[in-house]
Amino acid sequence: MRRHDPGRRDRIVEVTLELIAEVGVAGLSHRGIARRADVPLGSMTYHFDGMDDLLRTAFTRFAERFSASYAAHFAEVGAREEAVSAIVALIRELSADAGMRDNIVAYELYTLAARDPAYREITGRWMAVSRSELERWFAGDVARQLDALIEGFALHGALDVAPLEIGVVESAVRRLVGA
Amino acid sequence: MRRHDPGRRDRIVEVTLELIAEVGVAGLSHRGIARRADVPLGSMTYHFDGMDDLLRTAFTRFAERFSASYAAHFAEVGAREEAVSAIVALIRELSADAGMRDNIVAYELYTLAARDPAYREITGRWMAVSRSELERWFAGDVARQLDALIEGFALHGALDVAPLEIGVVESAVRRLVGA
DNA sequence: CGCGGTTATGTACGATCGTACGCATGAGAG
DNA sequence: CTCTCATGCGTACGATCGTACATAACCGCG
Repeated sequence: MRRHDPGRRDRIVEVTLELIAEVGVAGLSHRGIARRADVPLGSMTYHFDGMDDLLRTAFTRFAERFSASYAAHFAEVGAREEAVSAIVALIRELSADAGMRDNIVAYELYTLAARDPAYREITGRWMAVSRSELERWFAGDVARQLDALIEGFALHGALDVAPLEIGVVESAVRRLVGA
Repeated sequence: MRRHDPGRRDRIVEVTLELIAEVGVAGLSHRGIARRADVPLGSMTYHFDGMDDLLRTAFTRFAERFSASYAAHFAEVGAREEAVSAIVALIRELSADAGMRDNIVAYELYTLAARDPAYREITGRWMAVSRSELERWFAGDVARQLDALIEGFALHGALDVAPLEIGVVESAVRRLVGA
């Protein structure tokens, strides 16, 4: 029996995110998470008040991490023209196969948020962050438009069978920013 | 015992879509669907080869229906300027509370599509239809850009806490179509 | 060193699940 | 009307689930 195990709670959250990407919220189980996290089953209900509590915690962490990576992506961007390139590059990354794992988790979150206002708080904060990031270079309205465009292209790039041409993306971004 | 019950298969599919909107794919069960559809449990595995087969059938129907309503929305649109208004109106409807039910089902589908290529076929066909509808007024590239913008605005309108201003939507559409 | 209280865990319970399969049923042929 | 066989259904099985709770392990205080 292992008593001293700091960060056990963290590990549970981390494994939950991994499993969401693999089997979805629908395929989760306390037992499956506990097994993968190498944690006794009893720990699940000890650290979290049921599955919903765990899910909210996990998705909150996911959103925070995603917001941070969003900020990092734009961290070294100086001029406005660089911002345009950064947006195009971001869309390419999001719609690429490598970014699919995060997309999966994000859509699972969207699904929950569409039904439950509690999760909409998470998505709301997330979107506020990405918008305020864009507002470093663009007016509020334009930032909102760009944010929607990024989301739309990322989704269609990931879920459409027709491949996304980067030139089409770039011209859309340029039209919105008015250049 | 009811033997003569044509359309039983259809009713199962319909109830499945209802329940997806209410409890999500995660909350589905053969028993729950059978109860609601007033159908014996045995019918479930008789008409469908397990849950996955049922889900694919249900989401295919959903996508076809949605495509049809998409086409109906643009059916009586004549000139290009009318198309712009129709797009703006569409975004407003999609992000309104009344449209949330369909959004929920759509996001459940996206979630599956992100993980499973079999469902990506459904989303792919769906997106192809909406794009070709837009191509009645706009060039292929612009249609693609508009399609992404519509999706992005609908999603952010539904999942963001900040309300969507219709003026911002309209100006984005106009910028993309170059007017 | 002993001991009380907190922290954490193993286990057992009742419910629910998907699925398989033997059998009832009723329509259509004769 | 009777027989037959494909169609459709009830039921039972094994597995898995979330959760509660008694109890074991540890830590710090006296």
